[in-house]
Amino acid sequence: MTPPLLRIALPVPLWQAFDYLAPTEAPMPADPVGCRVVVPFGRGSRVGVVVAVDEDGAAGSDRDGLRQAEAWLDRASLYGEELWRTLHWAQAYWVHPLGEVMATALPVALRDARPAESIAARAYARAAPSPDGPAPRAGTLKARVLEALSTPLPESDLKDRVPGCARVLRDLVDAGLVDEVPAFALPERPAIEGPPLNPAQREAVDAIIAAGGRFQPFVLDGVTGSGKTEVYLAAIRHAIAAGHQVLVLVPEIGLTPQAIRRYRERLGIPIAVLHSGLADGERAAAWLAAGRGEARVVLGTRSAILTPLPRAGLIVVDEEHDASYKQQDGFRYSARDLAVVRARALGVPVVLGTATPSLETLANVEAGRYQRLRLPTRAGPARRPVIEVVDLNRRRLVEGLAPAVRDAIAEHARRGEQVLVFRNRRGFAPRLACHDCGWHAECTRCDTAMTLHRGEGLLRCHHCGAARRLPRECPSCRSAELVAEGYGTERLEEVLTALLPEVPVLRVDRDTTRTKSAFDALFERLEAGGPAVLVGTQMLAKGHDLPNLTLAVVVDADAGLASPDFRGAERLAQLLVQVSGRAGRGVKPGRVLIQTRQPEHPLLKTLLAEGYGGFAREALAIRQGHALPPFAAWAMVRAEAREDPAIEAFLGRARDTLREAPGITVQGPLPAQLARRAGYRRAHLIVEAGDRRALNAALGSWAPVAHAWPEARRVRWSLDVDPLEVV
DNA sequence: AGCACGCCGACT
DNA sequence: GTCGGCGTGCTC
Repeated sequence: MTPPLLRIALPVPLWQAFDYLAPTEAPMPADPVGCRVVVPFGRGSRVGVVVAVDEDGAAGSDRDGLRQAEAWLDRASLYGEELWRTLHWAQAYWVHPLGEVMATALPVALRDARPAESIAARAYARAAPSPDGPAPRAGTLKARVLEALSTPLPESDLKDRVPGCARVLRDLVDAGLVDEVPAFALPERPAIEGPPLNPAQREAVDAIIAAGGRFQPFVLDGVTGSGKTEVYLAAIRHAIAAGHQVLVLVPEIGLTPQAIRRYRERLGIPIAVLHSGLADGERAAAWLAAGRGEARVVLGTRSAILTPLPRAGLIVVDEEHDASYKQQDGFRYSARDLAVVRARALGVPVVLGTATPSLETLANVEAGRYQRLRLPTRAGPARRPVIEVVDLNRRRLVEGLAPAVRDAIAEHARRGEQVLVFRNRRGFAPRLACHDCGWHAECTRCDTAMTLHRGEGLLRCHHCGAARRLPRECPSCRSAELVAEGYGTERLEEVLTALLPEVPVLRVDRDTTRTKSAFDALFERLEAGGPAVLVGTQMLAKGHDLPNLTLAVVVDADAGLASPDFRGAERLAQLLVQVSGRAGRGVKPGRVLIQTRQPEHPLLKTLLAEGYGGFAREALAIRQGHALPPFAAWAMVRAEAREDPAIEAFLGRARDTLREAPGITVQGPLPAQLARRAGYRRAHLIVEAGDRRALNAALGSWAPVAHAWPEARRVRWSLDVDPLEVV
């Protein structure tokens, strides 16, 4: 008897599956499709996933020279039927090799030849009854562990609360003071009641509940501070009470300890949190627990959408417009879009929440595919902030700030309130120039100016990470007069410290908050109130609720207004609204000042006069008029190489072949915005189709062929379907 | 992607 | 005379 033949997807960027003879050591699982197997590949071995089985070779397949798979890792598919089907859809939609898609969905620990049974999530609880004996001295690590375990905790939480407790924990377990229990089987705690829902929130919750058991996308369109999370929580409680699983996606920076705590306390059941700080084993344990239906609430960032959910009842995507939902390398999927596809496959409602819906989502609302639920007012006492545009033309700026803006910052801070100063550039100054000859410092490997980091005494390239010492004199004319041009967060911090010596000025950017814990500690301090000026980048724009913050300043709106990307306006409008949403979330009214040299810019005028909704309506009409996404389907073919001719050869051939596909137009090759990065030249094609299916079909049959071209081997190339940035 | 093989420059 | 550069080709 010959062993059955297995078609296996391997985690390699190859547009093909590989055939093997099934292992003979162990019996084949009843349904091997979706099971992991170890196979010899090249001179080593890999873990692949079975995508098809040919029991008796009836297909006339040629078995000569086939190698035999080494071992089964699973007795049943880890993916589950729905996720398996959805991943096939996803590989065809985002046009990526199936083996890599299947591997991306698995948690890292399961991409190796580890049996799933060897992975278990642990939790800890105080032993009951507690053995006699002297209690550990107060303040010791042991005492702190016992104190933290006043309620049972998953291992990862305990380690967050009592850092460095691993050793002590083992001792406590050995001494019988602490019990190890399986996570997700922890006892339920009474859920803490939230504030009563206002009528708009109630109506939204009722609509979501009414859709229970069938597919329906909702857009929860709520101004910042309107209490979207309360709507999620009420809908989630309803779903879990009915015995269903719920998946909640949040943007990368939204998964703070405060946010996690809120879900834990308000739901009263163990939550599987999937974040980047987790150990591989813990992550895999949470993923597997979800796949068995044990973890009832899964909370995580982008990749959490790739979790199996056999008992799903609801999917929530918070801040659906957030760019971090799109993966920017490898398998370039959009977790938000995949959430809708999965909800359809699972037959459950999906809630896309945001104060600033993406134009893609709005187009779906207009087309009647998504149902809009509005939360028009801020919950509680807070009112909309007053937004003013500050014209920088013909004003004498002092250190990058208009006098009126300086005065306002000082006034609010001296009243004991908090001020947010937003500037999307870290470092001291974006340029270092010679006053005498006009030279300025450029990166040797990228087409860009280097940023001055004065505190470190360095010039840094924000694109490739290169750093070099600050020159004392101009390398071109030897003049000693080198001037810092423009303002980054580091410089604004210095300027504002000088302006307000008596008020703490805190900088929040990647340079000051390298660790997540530093960031969280800072926000806990700010939540307590007290005057402060916060200077920072994007990191400051969203999520945090600071009731004593009454003034938000946008230092430079012009960079965003000048964006060459067709999505630039949308991004800037979302950013301005999100930054504005930080101001006036408590009892005191909020004020927002936007500095610009283009106060008459239509985007700003519309945004101020009609709010985000008005802006979005206009922007959507423009997109429609120009047949831009979401009214056309776009993809990009990107390529980079040391030399231009290699890129030209590949993209030229790519353009010529793609143009032959029906319904497809191609622009390019176009040089990338940053035409040289880290020593590589970069360019791309824009592939357009009026019909989404034409695009997928054209790219799907093109990519495997292009992969085999000799031109393709001389470049690094990638496909990006529904790209967020097209420059 | 890895990982071989393979044919030309600066080192013990 | 060798170590090693990365071009080219293959992986059931």
